[in-house]
Amino acid sequence: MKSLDGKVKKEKENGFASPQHMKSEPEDDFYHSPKYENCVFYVYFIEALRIGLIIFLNLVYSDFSSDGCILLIPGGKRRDTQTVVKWKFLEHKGPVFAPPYEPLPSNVKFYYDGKVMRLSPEAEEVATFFAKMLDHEYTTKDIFRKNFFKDWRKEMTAEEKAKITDLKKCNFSEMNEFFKAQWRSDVVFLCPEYGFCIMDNHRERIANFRIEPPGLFRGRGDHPKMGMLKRRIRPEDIIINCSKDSKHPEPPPGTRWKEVRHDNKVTWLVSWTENIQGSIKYIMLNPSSRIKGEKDWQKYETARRLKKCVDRIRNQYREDWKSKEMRIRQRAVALYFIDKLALRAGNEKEEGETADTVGCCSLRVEHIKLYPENDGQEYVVEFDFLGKDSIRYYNKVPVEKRVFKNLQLFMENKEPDDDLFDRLNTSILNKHLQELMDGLTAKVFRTYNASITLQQQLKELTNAEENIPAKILSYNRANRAVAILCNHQRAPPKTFEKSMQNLQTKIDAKREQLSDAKRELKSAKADAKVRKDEKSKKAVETKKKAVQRIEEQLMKLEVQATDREENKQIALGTSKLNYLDPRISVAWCKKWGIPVEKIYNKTQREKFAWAIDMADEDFEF
DNA sequence: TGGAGGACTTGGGGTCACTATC
DNA sequence: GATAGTGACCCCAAGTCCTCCA
Repeated sequence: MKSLDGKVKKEKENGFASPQHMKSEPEDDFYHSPKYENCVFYVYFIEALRIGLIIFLNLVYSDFSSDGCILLIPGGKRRDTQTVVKWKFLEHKGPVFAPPYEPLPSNVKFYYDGKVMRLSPEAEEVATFFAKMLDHEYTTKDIFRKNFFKDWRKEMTAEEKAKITDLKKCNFSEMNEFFKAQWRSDVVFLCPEYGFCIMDNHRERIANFRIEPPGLFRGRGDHPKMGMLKRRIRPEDIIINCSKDSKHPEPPPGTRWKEVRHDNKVTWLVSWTENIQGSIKYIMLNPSSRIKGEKDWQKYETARRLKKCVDRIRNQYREDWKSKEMRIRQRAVALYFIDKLALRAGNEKEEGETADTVGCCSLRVEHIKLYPENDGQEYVVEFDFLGKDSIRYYNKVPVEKRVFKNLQLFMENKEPDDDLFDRLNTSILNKHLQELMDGLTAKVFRTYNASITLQQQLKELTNAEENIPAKILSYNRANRAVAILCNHQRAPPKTFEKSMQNLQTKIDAKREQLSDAKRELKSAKADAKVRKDEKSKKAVETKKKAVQRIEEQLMKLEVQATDREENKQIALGTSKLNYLDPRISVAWCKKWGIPVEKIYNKTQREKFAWAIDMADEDFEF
C-alpha cells in the first residue's frame, strides 16, 4: 500500500483543503444533521457508560484515518501514516434477516394440469417466488423458465418431482393474486436500531442492513443464470466484521455466525457468499458516511489531477499511434476511445457465466464498422455493442486518420468474434496509466470527462438574464450532455406518452388563458384612455400583472415539457451521483443564487454534504 | 506473472409514499 | 376520498480495480 506522505504533501502543494466535515469535531444533534461530524455521546447517553469510555479515549488519542486520505488529529493537525486502517472502532447490531417462509393459506391453491395440488413447504416457497413474478417479462423468457424449473425440482419431494414435469402445466395465478392483495409488512421501524452503527465515534447510517431475501435471480440482458434460485441466507453464512472491543452483534437464538472478524482495513460490516455467481455480498455504510464521503472526495481529486496532465497524456497516445509495436498502438487507440468516448475499461469475463457484454478492451471485431466516408465525414467508426447491464452503445464517430488506419490493421485477418485489441487487457492498460500519473486508471477518464463537460456546458448554457426555472433547464441540459457522453440510458417511463399529453393539454389551456388575459388588458387600456380616471388606470395595472403571471406560468410549463421530452430516454441520476464533481454544481448554485435544493434532493444533499461545505462560487474543477 | 478472489463503485429498474387533481 | 402521476429511495446486479498467492 502506498504511503500517504506523498499524497498529503501533494495536496498541500495543490492547495486542497481537507473538507470541513472530515475533521473530527463532534457536534450536537447529529441525528438530524446533514453533516456527519456529530458525536454519538449526546444521544446514547444511557449506553454511554460503556461506550463513552471508548469514545473518550478515541477523541483524545486517536485520529480518524482512512485509506489514502488526509488524516486529522484533534486540533486539526495533519498526520501521515503508513497503515491502511479504515476505522478504529466499529460497532453494529448485525444484519436483519428475511422473515421465515409462511406457508400459504389453504384457500390459495396451486394447480397442475388443471387439478389442485398441495405442495410441500419447500417446493411451495420456491413456487411463490415464480408466482410473485408472473406479471414480469422474465417469466416468459425461456432461459428463466428453464433455470427456475430445474432449481424448483431440486426442492420438490420425490412424489412432486414425479408428478410435476412440465412448467407449462403449472398454474400459479391464485398465488399471484394472493400476493398482489397482500399488505406489505413494514420493517422501516427497525431502522433506528439496525440502520445505524458506530464508527470512530460517529453514528453512521448503514446503506443495506437487510440481508437479501431468497428469490429468483434476475440477471440482466441475456444472462444465462436468470431464474435460478437465490437461496435463503442463514446466520451460519454470515461473517460479522466489528471491533474486538465492541459489543458484538448476537446471532438469532439457537444459531451462530459463520465467523466474527475484526478487520479494520475494510469498510464492510457484514458479508456472505451468494450461491448464483459465488460472489461476496456486503453490508456497508450509506453514501453520507464519512468513510464514503472521503473516498468520493478523493475520486474527484484524482480526476482533477488528471486535468493537469491530460494534454501530455493525449500527446503521448497520439505519438503511440505510430509505434512500431502493435501492443503499444492498440493501447494508444483504446485509450483514445476511453478518453474521447468515455468508454468503460472492459474487463475480461468468464464466458457463459454472465451476459455477453463488453467494454473498450474487450471489444470484438464484430462491434465496430469502418467507413472511409460516411454522410460527408471522413474516417467514421460505427460502434454497436452491449455495454454494462446490456445497455446498447450505438455511436457513429469520425476519428483521426491514424486511428482509422490502425483499426483497419487490428481487424486484418480476424474473424468477427475475435478481440479487436488482442494485445491488450485492462490490467496492461491500467499499469501503463499508473506510469503516466499516480492513481490513474481507465475509470478516472470517465470521471474527468464527465465533470469537465458539466463545467464547460454550464458556462456555455447559463444565461445571466434568465430566471431560475430557465437556469435549471440549462443545468439539466448540461447534466444531459454528460449522461449522453456516458451512455446512461433508461427505458422511457410507461406513462410517458400520457403524461406528455396531459402536460400539453395544460399548456394549451394556459395559452388560451393568456390570450384571454391579453384581450382583457387591451380593452382595459382602451377604457382607461376614454375615462382617464384612477380606477381604470388601476384596472389596467391589475390586468397587466395578470398577463405577466400567466406568461410566467406558461413559460414554466413549456420549460417542463421541453425538459421532459429531452429526458425521455436519458437517465440523469447516475452521472449526477457518480461522475459529476458535486462542487461544480454547488459553485454554480452559489454563483447564480439557485437554491441547492433545486439541484440535489435530500439524499443527494446528505451524500454531498462535504461539497456543499467546501465549494464556494469560484470553485473550478 | 497471471488468475482468482475480494472490496468497492456504478447502474437501471422496481416500489413506495407523497402530492396534485378531480 | 379516490385516483393518477411523480420523485425518492431501495434493491441488488454488474461493473472496475486491487491484492494475494501459487
